[in-house]
Amino acid sequence: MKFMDISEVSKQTGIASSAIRHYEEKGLITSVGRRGLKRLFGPEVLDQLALITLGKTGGFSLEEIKAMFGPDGRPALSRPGLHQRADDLDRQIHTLEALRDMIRHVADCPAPSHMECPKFQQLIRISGRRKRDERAARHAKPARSFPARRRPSPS
Amino acid sequence: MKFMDISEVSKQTGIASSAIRHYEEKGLITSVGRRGLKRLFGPEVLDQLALITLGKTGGFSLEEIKAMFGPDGRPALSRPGLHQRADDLDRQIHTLEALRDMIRHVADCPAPSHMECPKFQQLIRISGRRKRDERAARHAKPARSFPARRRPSPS
DNA sequence: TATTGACCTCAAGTCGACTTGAATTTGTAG
DNA sequence: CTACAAATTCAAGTCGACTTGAGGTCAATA
Repeated sequence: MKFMDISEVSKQTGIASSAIRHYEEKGLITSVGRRGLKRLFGPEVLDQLALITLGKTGGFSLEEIKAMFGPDGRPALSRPGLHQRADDLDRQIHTLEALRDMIRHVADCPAPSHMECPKFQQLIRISGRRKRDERAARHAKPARSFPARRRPSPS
Repeated sequence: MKFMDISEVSKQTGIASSAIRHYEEKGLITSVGRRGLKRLFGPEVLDQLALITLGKTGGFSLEEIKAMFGPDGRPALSRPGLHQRADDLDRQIHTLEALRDMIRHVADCPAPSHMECPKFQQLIRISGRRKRDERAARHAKPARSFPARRRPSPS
């Protein structure tokens, strides 16, 4: 049993069949052939789907993910382009760390309103600073749109 | 000049006026009053908007953000609920670190297809492991939907 | 051989977060 | 006082990523 049908892939990955078809349509994955009408997938599709899921967690669109690691294994993005993405992620990671700290603070701080707490104010300032640095550093960037990220509904 | 009109807020934050109105409609912020028809905002709205932006970066929906730190300053979420959110963020951060490492690897690895590179394979395995742990740890979680996150278009 | 159930295609619908456009209402500069 | 730029409301539209539904196909089992 080297090849899997779509339901098997779905079971292994937790991704809905309709989504898997969608990814194929968009060129992020490829099926190795058909048995009758039914798609057959090789085992490599599992890694590819893991990669897609990962990319979506990072907030990348399917297009962007395809450009970074499409099914052909050849990134359509230049080396600097990829490093750029990695740098974006680094910044995003720092932002999330700040957010996490703020949430924990809100959970633990006894102040009646967190907005009145000096520590919280300070956390906001920090994240604000970071944001301004970004703007300054990137200086008139071309306005990439940054689409949806969802957690897969376990339907 | 203690109060700002919507365009001033928009300028300070980089958030479109229409979005600011949208946030008010959804109850994430409040204007302090009107001059004629025009909304007037106090300075605190800037921090609130920073918080909203931050939350969106974390992939939280407006509803979720409102529950964590609404304009009233009182989280509608229980303490464990908030820690839960923070834990989610921690996991997400680790995932993003893995993704960042993979992207950097793709950028630098000379292998013809990254899928053939053992190091890359290994990175996927790691992220896969992480994911499985999550599933195991949380055991039939109630399927939160996880809406859009966008980078603000500099319109 | 006849059913059956999994899979197929294609069009249309959904969801969140906004944006856009049309018609209307100002505060303020000239 | 009038004109105008800037806000306002409300309805409708957009975008990405899927999901859903109707109607059709086919390999394998009874």
